[in-house]
Amino acid sequence: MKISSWNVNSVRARIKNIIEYLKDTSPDILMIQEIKTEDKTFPYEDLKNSGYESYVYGQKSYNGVAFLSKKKIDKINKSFIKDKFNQSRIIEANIKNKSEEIKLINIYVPNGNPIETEKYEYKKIWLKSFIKEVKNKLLINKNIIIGGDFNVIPEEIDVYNFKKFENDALFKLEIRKKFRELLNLGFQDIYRFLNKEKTEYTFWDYMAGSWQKNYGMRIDHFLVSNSLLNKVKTVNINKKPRGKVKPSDHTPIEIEIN
DNA sequence: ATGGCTGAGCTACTCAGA
Repeated sequence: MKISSWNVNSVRARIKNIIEYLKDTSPDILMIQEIKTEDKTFPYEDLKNSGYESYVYGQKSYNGVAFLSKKKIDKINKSFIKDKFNQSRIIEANIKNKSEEIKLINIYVPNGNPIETEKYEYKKIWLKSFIKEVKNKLLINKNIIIGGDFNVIPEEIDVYNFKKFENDALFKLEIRKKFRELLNLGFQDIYRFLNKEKTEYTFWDYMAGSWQKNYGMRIDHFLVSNSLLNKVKTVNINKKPRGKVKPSDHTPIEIEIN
């Protein structure tokens, strides 16, 4: 079974690239983030024509997450975090891999920049709530895969120049500690688990030729619960979509599980 | 040190992104 995750930076602006990606790689499930549209304006039909059912938690202009799936998926939940901000950042589903039930959580973590603003505070509170909820979910089902745009650079190796990012909301030590706290519940950052030394990125800024210069960062991740580690066959960062015309600034991360 | 690019909503420009 192939599962991919991609921050598409607007599902409507990206629909052509998304359809090409689905044709090229044929994932069973594609988790997308930053769809930047409401449910009612989501391009369900285009994706249906490519063989995918859409499960959408949209929002006008900002945020928004969705599952695109070849097969029907169960127990869709859009109320993972309840707060006054009401941002569409998490959608979860149950999937069946052979006879095993896996909880799949698709997230778009707040960016948090600039620091010293309420945006940064929100990121910290959001992560705290998220960790607490995941802890509860593990008690019900230990098989969990969390994928998405975490807006966290886990380690120095994961960004082109870590010195530049020490006071950035993506790399500040207290944010990376939150990420480790999540891992310590019983997950592995599966890309790093299977590639101990490799430097690859999932995001390159649109500005100042970052893509051409490979000034990128690894902020899109799959966290796989320890119970599922031996089922993961491959993990791959697919750079092809980032090099296309009218690309998203992120590129997909893909996993294959037995 | 700064700005640079893109998308949404809307039609002038701001907000947000990372």
